[in-house]
Amino acid sequence: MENFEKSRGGRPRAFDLEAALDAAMHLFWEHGYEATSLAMLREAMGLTPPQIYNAFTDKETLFRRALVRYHEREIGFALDALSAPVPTEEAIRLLLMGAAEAYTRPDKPGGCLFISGALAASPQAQGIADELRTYRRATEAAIAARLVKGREAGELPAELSVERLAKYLTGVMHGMSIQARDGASAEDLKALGETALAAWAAEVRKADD
Amino acid sequence: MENFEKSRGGRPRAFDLEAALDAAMHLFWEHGYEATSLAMLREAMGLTPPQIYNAFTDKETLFRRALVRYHEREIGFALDALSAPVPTEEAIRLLLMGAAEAYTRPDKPGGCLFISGALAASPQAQGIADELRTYRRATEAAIAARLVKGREAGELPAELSVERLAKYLTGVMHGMSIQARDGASAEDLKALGETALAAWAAEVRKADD
DNA sequence: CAGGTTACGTATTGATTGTTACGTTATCCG
DNA sequence: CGGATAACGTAACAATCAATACGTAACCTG
Repeated sequence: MENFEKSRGGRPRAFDLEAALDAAMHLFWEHGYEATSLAMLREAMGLTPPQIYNAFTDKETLFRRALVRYHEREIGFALDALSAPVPTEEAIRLLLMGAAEAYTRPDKPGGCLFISGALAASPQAQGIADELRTYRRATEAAIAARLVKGREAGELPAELSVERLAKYLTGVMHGMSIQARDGASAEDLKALGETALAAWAAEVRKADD
Repeated sequence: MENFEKSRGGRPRAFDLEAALDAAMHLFWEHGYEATSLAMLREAMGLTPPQIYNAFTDKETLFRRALVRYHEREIGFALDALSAPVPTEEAIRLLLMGAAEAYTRPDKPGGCLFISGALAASPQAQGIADELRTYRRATEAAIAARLVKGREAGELPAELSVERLAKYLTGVMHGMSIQARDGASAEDLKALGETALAAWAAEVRKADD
Protein backbone atom coordinates (compact mmCIF):
# COMPACT_ATOMS: atom_id res chain seq x y z
CA MET A 1 0.00 0.00 0.00
CA GLU A 2 1.84 3.01 1.28
CA ASN A 3 5.53 3.50 1.64
CA PHE A 4 6.49 4.09 5.24
CA GLU A 5 10.21 4.41 4.46
CA LYS A 6 11.26 7.67 6.06
CA SER A 7 14.71 8.66 4.85
CA ARG A 8 15.60 11.21 7.48
CA GLY A 9 19.34 10.95 7.74
CA GLY A 10 21.79 8.14 7.35
CA ARG A 11 23.27 6.36 4.40
CA PRO A 12 20.64 5.45 1.82
CA ARG A 13 19.79 1.84 1.14
CA ALA A 14 21.74 0.52 -1.82
CA PHE A 15 19.14 -1.96 -3.07
CA ASP A 16 15.46 -2.15 -3.99
CA LEU A 17 13.60 -3.20 -0.88
CA GLU A 18 10.52 -4.45 -2.70
CA ALA A 19 12.50 -6.39 -5.27
CA ALA A 20 14.42 -8.07 -2.47
CA LEU A 21 11.19 -8.90 -0.66
CA ASP A 22 9.73 -10.30 -3.87
CA ALA A 23 12.73 -12.57 -4.33
CA ALA A 24 12.39 -13.80 -0.77
CA MET A 25 8.66 -14.37 -1.19
CA HIS A 26 9.14 -16.51 -4.27
CA LEU A 27 11.82 -18.55 -2.54
CA PHE A 28 9.64 -19.16 0.52
CA TRP A 29 6.76 -19.99 -1.80
CA GLU A 30 8.82 -22.62 -3.55
CA HIS A 31 10.64 -24.20 -0.63
CA GLY A 32 8.68 -23.25 2.48
CA TYR A 33 9.81 -21.33 5.53
CA GLU A 34 12.23 -23.68 7.22
CA ALA A 35 13.72 -25.30 4.14
CA THR A 36 14.69 -21.88 2.78
CA SER A 37 18.12 -21.15 4.20
CA LEU A 38 19.69 -17.77 4.60
CA ALA A 39 22.33 -18.76 2.09
CA MET A 40 19.58 -19.32 -0.49
CA LEU A 41 17.92 -16.03 0.41
CA ARG A 42 21.24 -14.25 0.23
CA GLU A 43 21.84 -15.44 -3.31
CA ALA A 44 18.28 -14.89 -4.56
CA MET A 45 18.02 -11.43 -3.03
CA GLY A 46 21.54 -10.49 -4.07
CA LEU A 47 22.33 -9.20 -0.60
CA THR A 48 24.72 -9.75 2.27
CA PRO A 49 23.45 -11.00 5.63
CA PRO A 50 23.71 -7.60 7.35
CA GLN A 51 21.72 -6.04 4.54
CA ILE A 52 18.95 -8.55 5.08
CA TYR A 53 18.98 -8.27 8.85
CA ASN A 54 19.14 -4.50 8.84
CA ALA A 55 16.18 -4.28 6.52
CA PHE A 56 14.01 -7.14 7.84
CA THR A 57 15.15 -7.79 11.43
CA ASP A 58 15.39 -11.58 11.11
CA LYS A 59 14.25 -14.54 9.04
CA GLU A 60 10.88 -14.84 10.74
CA THR A 61 10.04 -11.18 10.23
CA LEU A 62 11.14 -11.43 6.61
CA PHE A 63 8.81 -14.37 6.14
CA ARG A 64 5.90 -12.54 7.76
CA ARG A 65 6.47 -9.57 5.49
CA ALA A 66 6.60 -11.95 2.53
CA LEU A 67 3.21 -13.29 3.61
CA VAL A 68 1.73 -9.80 3.65
CA ARG A 69 3.17 -9.06 0.24
CA TYR A 70 1.87 -12.36 -1.12
CA HIS A 71 -1.56 -11.55 0.24
CA GLU A 72 -1.51 -8.13 -1.38
CA ARG A 73 0.05 -8.96 -4.73
CA GLU A 74 -0.64 -12.58 -5.59
CA ILE A 75 -4.11 -13.48 -4.39
CA GLY A 76 -6.16 -10.42 -5.06
CA PHE A 77 -8.40 -12.68 -7.13
CA ALA A 78 -9.98 -14.00 -3.95
CA LEU A 79 -11.13 -10.68 -2.53
CA ASP A 80 -12.12 -9.55 -6.03
CA ALA A 81 -14.27 -12.63 -6.55
CA LEU A 82 -15.96 -12.47 -3.17
CA SER A 83 -16.76 -8.77 -3.50
CA ALA A 84 -17.81 -8.86 -7.17
CA PRO A 85 -21.37 -7.63 -7.83
CA VAL A 86 -22.58 -10.99 -9.12
CA PRO A 87 -24.81 -13.74 -7.77
CA THR A 88 -23.32 -15.94 -5.08
CA GLU A 89 -22.79 -18.98 -7.25
CA GLU A 90 -21.03 -16.87 -9.84
CA ALA A 91 -18.82 -15.31 -7.17
CA ILE A 92 -17.74 -18.74 -6.00
CA ARG A 93 -17.04 -19.73 -9.58
CA LEU A 94 -14.85 -16.65 -9.98
CA LEU A 95 -13.06 -17.64 -6.78
CA LEU A 96 -12.30 -21.18 -7.90
CA MET A 97 -11.33 -20.18 -11.44
CA GLY A 98 -9.12 -17.43 -10.06
CA ALA A 99 -7.41 -19.96 -7.83
CA ALA A 100 -6.88 -22.26 -10.81
CA GLU A 101 -5.04 -19.44 -12.57
CA ALA A 102 -3.13 -18.14 -9.57
CA TYR A 103 -1.87 -21.59 -8.56
CA THR A 104 -0.45 -22.38 -11.98
CA ARG A 105 1.24 -19.19 -13.22
CA PRO A 106 4.18 -20.25 -15.41
CA ASP A 107 6.69 -17.89 -13.80
CA LYS A 108 5.58 -18.61 -10.24
CA PRO A 109 5.88 -21.57 -7.88
CA GLY A 110 2.91 -23.90 -7.99
CA GLY A 111 0.13 -23.75 -5.43
CA CYS A 112 -0.45 -21.33 -2.58
CA LEU A 113 2.19 -19.95 -0.22
CA PHE A 114 -0.26 -20.13 2.68
CA ILE A 115 -0.26 -23.91 2.25
CA SER A 116 3.25 -24.66 1.00
CA GLY A 117 4.88 -22.23 3.44
CA ALA A 118 4.74 -24.51 6.45
CA LEU A 119 2.18 -27.31 6.51
CA ALA A 120 4.47 -29.18 8.85
CA ALA A 121 7.02 -27.43 11.02
CA SER A 122 9.59 -28.03 13.73
CA PRO A 123 8.60 -27.10 17.28
CA GLN A 124 10.62 -23.88 16.97
CA ALA A 125 8.62 -22.81 13.91
CA GLN A 126 5.22 -23.59 15.38
CA GLY A 127 4.39 -19.91 15.45
CA ILE A 128 4.90 -19.69 11.70
CA ALA A 129 2.67 -22.69 11.11
CA ASP A 130 0.02 -21.09 13.30
CA GLU A 131 0.19 -17.85 11.36
CA LEU A 132 -0.35 -19.67 8.09
CA ARG A 133 -3.26 -21.53 9.61
CA THR A 134 -4.74 -18.16 10.55
CA TYR A 135 -4.51 -17.01 6.93
CA ARG A 136 -6.22 -20.18 5.78
CA ARG A 137 -9.01 -19.78 8.31
CA ALA A 138 -9.46 -16.18 7.25
CA THR A 139 -10.08 -17.41 3.71
CA GLU A 140 -12.70 -19.82 4.96
CA ALA A 141 -14.32 -17.07 7.03
CA ALA A 142 -14.41 -14.75 4.03
CA ILE A 143 -16.12 -17.41 1.96
CA ALA A 144 -18.61 -18.07 4.74
CA ALA A 145 -19.36 -14.35 4.97
CA ARG A 146 -20.05 -14.24 1.25
CA LEU A 147 -22.40 -17.21 1.56
CA VAL A 148 -24.26 -15.53 4.40
CA LYS A 149 -24.72 -12.53 2.17
CA GLY A 150 -26.09 -14.82 -0.52
CA ARG A 151 -28.48 -16.44 1.89
CA GLU A 152 -29.73 -13.07 3.05
CA ALA A 153 -30.24 -12.15 -0.59
CA GLY A 154 -32.43 -15.19 -0.97
CA GLU A 155 -29.98 -16.94 -3.32
CA LEU A 156 -29.47 -19.82 -0.93
CA PRO A 157 -31.97 -21.77 1.16
CA ALA A 158 -32.09 -20.69 4.78
CA GLU A 159 -31.53 -24.27 5.97
CA LEU A 160 -28.21 -24.63 4.18
CA SER A 161 -25.19 -24.77 6.47
CA VAL A 162 -22.93 -21.94 5.44
CA GLU A 163 -20.06 -23.16 7.60
CA ARG A 164 -20.21 -26.58 6.06
CA LEU A 165 -20.26 -25.29 2.51
CA ALA A 166 -17.44 -22.85 3.27
CA LYS A 167 -15.32 -25.66 4.69
CA TYR A 168 -15.95 -27.69 1.55
CA LEU A 169 -15.02 -24.85 -0.78
CA THR A 170 -11.91 -24.00 1.22
CA GLY A 171 -10.95 -27.65 1.13
CA VAL A 172 -11.37 -27.70 -2.63
CA MET A 173 -9.02 -24.74 -2.94
CA HIS A 174 -6.48 -26.49 -0.71
CA GLY A 175 -6.75 -29.55 -2.90
CA MET A 176 -6.24 -27.44 -6.00
CA SER A 177 -3.08 -26.02 -4.44
CA ILE A 178 -1.60 -29.47 -3.91
CA GLN A 179 -2.67 -30.67 -7.34
CA ALA A 180 -0.90 -27.62 -8.76
CA ARG A 181 2.25 -28.60 -6.86
CA ASP A 182 1.92 -32.06 -8.35
CA GLY A 183 1.93 -30.69 -11.87
CA ALA A 184 -1.72 -30.07 -12.67
CA SER A 185 -2.35 -27.44 -15.36
CA ALA A 186 -4.68 -24.45 -15.14
CA GLU A 187 -7.13 -26.40 -17.30
CA ASP A 188 -6.94 -29.37 -14.95
CA LEU A 189 -7.71 -27.14 -11.99
CA LYS A 190 -10.54 -25.37 -13.76
CA ALA A 191 -12.12 -28.71 -14.54
CA LEU A 192 -11.65 -29.65 -10.91
CA GLY A 193 -13.34 -26.41 -9.92
CA GLU A 194 -16.25 -27.02 -12.26
CA THR A 195 -16.77 -30.46 -10.81
CA ALA A 196 -16.66 -28.96 -7.34
CA LEU A 197 -19.30 -26.44 -8.40
CA ALA A 198 -21.52 -29.25 -9.62
CA ALA A 199 -22.00 -30.05 -5.96
CA TRP A 200 -23.54 -26.63 -5.61
CA ALA A 201 -26.85 -27.29 -7.27
CA ALA A 202 -27.13 -30.65 -5.57
CA GLU A 203 -26.48 -29.22 -2.11
CA VAL A 204 -28.79 -26.30 -2.62
CA ARG A 205 -31.54 -28.59 -3.88
CA LYS A 206 -31.05 -30.96 -0.96
CA ALA A 207 -31.30 -28.12 1.54
CA ASP A 208 -34.46 -26.99 -0.19
CA ASP A 209 -36.30 -30.24 0.57
CA MET B 1 4.25 -57.99 5.72
CA GLU B 2 7.08 -60.45 6.19
CA ASN B 3 10.03 -60.19 8.49
CA PHE B 4 13.27 -60.17 6.58
CA GLU B 5 15.41 -59.85 9.69
CA LYS B 6 17.99 -62.61 9.45
CA SER B 7 19.61 -63.15 12.84
CA ARG B 8 22.49 -65.33 11.72
CA GLY B 9 25.20 -64.43 14.18
CA GLY B 10 26.15 -61.28 15.92
CA ARG B 11 24.88 -59.46 18.93
CA PRO B 12 21.08 -59.25 18.94
CA ARG B 13 19.35 -55.91 18.60
CA ALA B 14 18.46 -54.49 22.00
CA PHE B 15 15.29 -52.64 20.93
CA ASP B 16 12.03 -53.22 19.10
CA LEU B 17 12.64 -52.29 15.48
CA GLU B 18 8.99 -51.82 14.60
CA ALA B 19 8.24 -49.75 17.67
CA ALA B 20 11.18 -47.50 16.83
CA LEU B 21 9.98 -47.18 13.24
CA ASP B 22 6.50 -46.35 14.47
CA ALA B 23 7.84 -43.59 16.68
CA ALA B 24 9.82 -42.17 13.77
CA MET B 25 6.78 -42.37 11.48
CA HIS B 26 4.60 -40.42 13.88
CA LEU B 27 7.27 -37.77 14.30
CA PHE B 28 7.71 -37.38 10.53
CA TRP B 29 3.93 -37.30 10.19
CA GLU B 30 3.68 -34.45 12.67
CA HIS B 31 6.66 -32.32 11.66
CA GLY B 32 7.57 -33.41 8.14
CA TYR B 33 10.83 -34.83 6.85
CA GLU B 34 13.23 -31.94 7.09
CA ALA B 35 11.86 -30.29 10.22
CA THR B 36 12.28 -33.56 12.13
CA SER B 37 15.80 -33.48 13.53
CA LEU B 38 17.85 -36.45 14.57
CA ALA B 39 17.77 -35.17 18.13
CA MET B 40 13.97 -35.37 18.06
CA LEU B 41 14.08 -38.83 16.52
CA ARG B 42 16.63 -39.94 19.08
CA GLU B 43 14.39 -38.96 21.96
CA ALA B 44 11.14 -40.27 20.47
CA MET B 45 12.69 -43.58 19.43
CA GLY B 46 14.63 -43.91 22.67
CA LEU B 47 17.81 -44.74 20.78
CA THR B 48 21.36 -43.49 20.30
CA PRO B 49 22.50 -42.22 16.90
CA PRO B 50 24.54 -45.36 16.10
CA GLN B 51 21.52 -47.52 16.87
CA ILE B 52 19.45 -45.55 14.41
CA TYR B 53 22.10 -45.50 11.71
CA ASN B 54 22.95 -49.16 12.14
CA ALA B 55 19.32 -50.16 11.81
CA PHE B 56 18.14 -47.69 9.14
CA THR B 57 21.28 -46.55 7.25
CA ASP B 58 20.47 -42.82 7.35
CA LYS B 59 17.67 -40.31 7.85
CA GLU B 60 16.41 -40.55 4.30
CA THR B 61 16.18 -44.34 4.39
CA LEU B 62 14.43 -44.15 7.75
CA PHE B 63 11.88 -41.77 6.26
CA ARG B 64 11.30 -44.00 3.25
CA ARG B 65 10.73 -46.97 5.52
CA ALA B 66 8.34 -44.85 7.56
CA LEU B 67 6.43 -44.12 4.35
CA VAL B 68 6.10 -47.81 3.59
CA ARG B 69 4.91 -48.51 7.12
CA TYR B 70 2.44 -45.65 6.94
CA HIS B 71 1.11 -47.01 3.69
CA GLU B 72 0.71 -50.48 5.16
CA ARG B 73 -0.64 -49.63 8.59
CA GLU B 74 -2.41 -46.28 8.48
CA ILE B 75 -4.23 -45.98 5.19
CA GLY B 76 -5.51 -49.43 4.49
CA PHE B 77 -8.95 -47.83 4.31
CA ALA B 78 -8.16 -46.57 0.82
CA LEU B 79 -7.37 -49.94 -0.75
CA ASP B 80 -10.24 -51.50 1.21
CA ALA B 81 -12.71 -48.96 -0.11
CA LEU B 82 -11.55 -49.18 -3.71
CA SER B 83 -11.63 -52.97 -3.72
CA ALA B 84 -14.89 -53.37 -1.79
CA PRO B 85 -17.61 -55.32 -3.63
CA VAL B 86 -19.98 -52.37 -3.77
CA PRO B 87 -21.20 -50.01 -6.50
CA THR B 88 -18.73 -47.36 -7.60
CA GLU B 89 -20.43 -44.45 -5.89
CA GLU B 90 -20.54 -46.37 -2.63
CA ALA B 91 -16.85 -47.28 -2.97
CA ILE B 92 -15.95 -43.61 -3.34
CA ARG B 93 -18.10 -42.79 -0.33
CA LEU B 94 -16.21 -45.39 1.69
CA LEU B 95 -12.97 -43.83 0.49
CA LEU B 96 -13.88 -40.31 1.58
CA MET B 97 -15.42 -41.36 4.89
CA GLY B 98 -12.39 -43.53 5.59
CA ALA B 99 -10.16 -40.57 4.94
CA ALA B 100 -12.26 -38.42 7.28
CA GLU B 101 -11.62 -40.95 10.03
CA ALA B 102 -7.98 -41.63 9.25
CA TYR B 103 -7.06 -37.94 9.10
CA THR B 104 -8.56 -37.16 12.52
CA ARG B 105 -7.58 -40.05 14.79
CA PRO B 106 -7.22 -38.62 18.31
CA ASP B 107 -3.89 -40.31 19.02
CA LYS B 108 -2.38 -39.53 15.63
CA PRO B 109 -1.13 -36.41 13.89
CA GLY B 110 -3.76 -34.69 11.77
CA GLY B 111 -3.95 -35.18 8.02
CA CYS B 112 -1.95 -37.46 5.75
CA LEU B 113 1.79 -38.11 5.94
CA PHE B 114 2.00 -38.17 2.15
CA ILE B 115 1.00 -34.51 2.17
CA SER B 116 2.47 -33.21 5.42
CA GLY B 117 5.74 -35.07 4.93
CA ALA B 118 7.25 -32.62 2.48
CA LEU B 119 4.95 -30.40 0.46
CA ALA B 120 7.80 -27.93 0.17
CA ALA B 121 11.42 -28.98 0.48
CA SER B 122 14.95 -27.68 0.23
CA PRO B 123 16.87 -28.50 -2.96
CA GLN B 124 18.71 -31.27 -1.09
CA ALA B 125 15.43 -32.95 -0.16
CA GLN B 126 13.87 -32.72 -3.61
CA GLY B 127 14.05 -36.49 -3.95
CA ILE B 128 11.89 -36.90 -0.86
CA ALA B 129 9.33 -34.43 -2.18
CA ASP B 130 9.27 -36.36 -5.45
CA GLU B 131 8.70 -39.64 -3.69
CA LEU B 132 5.72 -38.21 -1.81
CA ARG B 133 4.34 -36.86 -5.05
CA THR B 134 4.60 -40.36 -6.47
CA TYR B 135 2.54 -41.74 -3.60
CA ARG B 136 -0.09 -39.05 -4.18
CA ARG B 137 -0.25 -39.78 -7.88
CA ALA B 138 -0.60 -43.47 -7.15
CA THR B 139 -3.69 -42.68 -5.09
CA GLU B 140 -5.15 -40.72 -7.97
CA ALA B 141 -4.34 -43.56 -10.37
CA ALA B 142 -6.01 -46.09 -8.07
CA ILE B 143 -9.15 -43.97 -7.93
CA ALA B 144 -9.13 -43.60 -11.70
CA ALA B 145 -8.78 -47.36 -12.09
CA ARG B 146 -11.79 -47.91 -9.84
CA LEU B 147 -13.81 -45.43 -11.90
CA VAL B 148 -12.86 -47.21 -15.10
CA LYS B 149 -14.13 -50.41 -13.55
CA GLY B 150 -17.37 -48.65 -12.72
CA ARG B 151 -17.73 -47.34 -16.23
CA GLU B 152 -17.16 -50.79 -17.67
CA ALA B 153 -19.84 -52.08 -15.30
CA GLY B 154 -22.22 -49.53 -16.73
CA GLU B 155 -22.42 -47.54 -13.51
CA LEU B 156 -20.99 -44.43 -15.10
CA PRO B 157 -21.72 -42.85 -18.48
CA ALA B 158 -19.12 -43.65 -21.13
CA GLU B 159 -18.62 -39.94 -21.87
CA LEU B 160 -17.56 -39.08 -18.34
CA SER B 161 -13.91 -38.19 -17.96
CA VAL B 162 -12.46 -40.60 -15.46
CA GLU B 163 -9.20 -38.67 -15.17
CA ARG B 164 -11.02 -35.47 -14.40
CA LEU B 165 -13.21 -37.03 -11.76
CA ALA B 166 -10.25 -38.82 -10.21
CA LYS B 167 -8.31 -35.54 -10.00
CA TYR B 168 -11.29 -33.92 -8.31
CA LEU B 169 -11.67 -36.69 -5.75
CA THR B 170 -7.95 -36.77 -5.03
CA GLY B 171 -8.04 -33.02 -4.60
CA VAL B 172 -10.91 -33.34 -2.14
CA MET B 173 -8.89 -35.81 -0.11
CA HIS B 174 -5.92 -33.44 -0.13
CA GLY B 175 -8.21 -30.65 1.05
CA MET B 176 -9.53 -32.88 3.82
CA SER B 177 -5.98 -33.52 4.95
CA ILE B 178 -5.24 -29.82 5.30
CA GLN B 179 -8.57 -29.11 6.97
CA ALA B 180 -7.70 -31.86 9.45
CA ARG B 181 -4.37 -30.14 10.13
CA ASP B 182 -6.30 -26.94 10.75
CA GLY B 183 -8.43 -28.54 13.42
CA ALA B 184 -11.43 -29.94 11.53
CA SER B 185 -13.19 -32.84 13.28
CA ALA B 186 -14.09 -36.19 11.76
CA GLU B 187 -17.67 -34.94 11.51
CA ASP B 188 -16.52 -31.80 9.70
CA LEU B 189 -14.59 -33.91 7.19
CA LYS B 190 -17.47 -36.34 6.70
CA ALA B 191 -19.77 -33.43 5.93
CA LEU B 192 -17.14 -32.14 3.52
CA GLY B 193 -17.02 -35.57 1.91
CA GLU B 194 -20.79 -35.72 1.59
CA THR B 195 -20.83 -32.34 -0.08
CA ALA B 196 -18.12 -33.52 -2.43
CA LEU B 197 -20.21 -36.57 -3.25
CA ALA B 198 -23.14 -34.35 -4.10
CA ALA B 199 -21.13 -33.38 -7.16
CA TRP B 200 -21.31 -36.99 -8.18
CA ALA B 201 -24.92 -37.13 -9.29
CA ALA B 202 -24.60 -33.75 -10.97
CA GLU B 203 -21.52 -34.76 -12.94
CA VAL B 204 -22.92 -38.11 -13.91
CA ARG B 205 -26.17 -36.50 -15.03
CA LYS B 206 -24.31 -33.87 -17.02
CA ALA B 207 -22.25 -36.47 -18.83
CA ASP B 208 -25.41 -38.35 -19.62
CA ASP B 209 -26.81 -35.50 -21.68
C1' DC C 1 35.66 -73.14 23.58
C1' DA C 2 37.40 -70.28 19.39
C1' DG C 3 36.21 -67.53 15.35
C1' DG C 4 33.15 -64.71 13.05
C1' DT C 5 29.74 -61.31 13.16
C1' DT C 6 26.81 -57.71 14.63
C1' DA C 7 25.07 -54.28 17.81
C1' DC C 8 26.41 -51.72 21.76
C1' DG C 9 27.84 -47.00 24.36
C1' DT C 10 30.70 -42.90 24.45
C1' DA C 11 32.41 -39.15 22.34
C1' DT C 12 33.09 -36.43 18.48
C1' DT C 13 33.30 -35.10 13.55
C1' DG C 14 32.90 -31.42 9.65
C1' DA C 15 29.34 -28.81 7.60
C1' DT C 16 25.62 -25.69 7.81
C1' DT C 17 22.26 -23.12 10.44
C1' DG C 18 20.71 -18.17 11.69
C1' DT C 19 22.82 -14.16 13.48
C1' DT C 20 26.03 -10.40 14.76
C1' DA C 21 30.63 -7.35 15.92
C1' DC C 22 33.18 -3.95 14.06
C1' DG C 23 35.10 -0.44 11.51
C1' DT C 24 33.85 2.32 7.21
C1' DT C 25 31.11 5.04 4.03
C1' DA C 26 27.38 7.86 2.53
C1' DT C 27 23.53 10.66 3.24
C1' DC C 28 20.53 14.44 5.91
C1' DC C 29 19.91 18.39 9.14
C1' DG C 30 21.48 22.61 11.21
C1' DC D 1 31.05 22.52 6.81
C1' DG D 2 30.27 19.34 11.12
C1' DG D 3 27.60 16.25 13.85
C1' DA D 4 24.12 12.76 13.79
C1' DT D 5 22.32 8.79 11.68
C1' DA D 6 21.99 4.64 9.18
C1' DA D 7 23.47 1.22 5.79
C1' DC D 8 27.71 -0.61 4.04
C1' DG D 9 31.38 -4.79 3.60
C1' DT D 10 34.27 -8.19 5.86
C1' DA D 11 34.61 -11.64 8.92
C1' DA D 12 33.26 -14.48 12.38
C1' DC D 13 30.04 -16.13 16.05
C1' DA D 14 27.68 -20.05 18.93
C1' DA D 15 24.39 -23.58 18.10
C1' DT D 16 22.57 -27.26 15.66
C1' DC D 17 22.60 -30.32 11.74
C1' DA D 18 23.29 -35.30 10.05
C1' DA D 19 26.59 -38.75 10.49
C1' DT D 20 30.73 -41.69 12.42
C1' DA D 21 35.29 -43.61 14.80
C1' DC D 22 36.45 -46.66 18.06
C1' DG D 23 36.73 -49.95 21.44
C1' DT D 24 33.51 -53.27 23.93
C1' DA D 25 29.87 -56.65 24.58
C1' DA D 26 26.78 -60.34 23.13
C1' DC D 27 25.15 -63.67 20.15
C1' DC D 28 25.55 -67.93 16.41
C1' DT D 29 28.21 -71.49 14.00
C1' DG D 30 31.60 -75.02 13.92
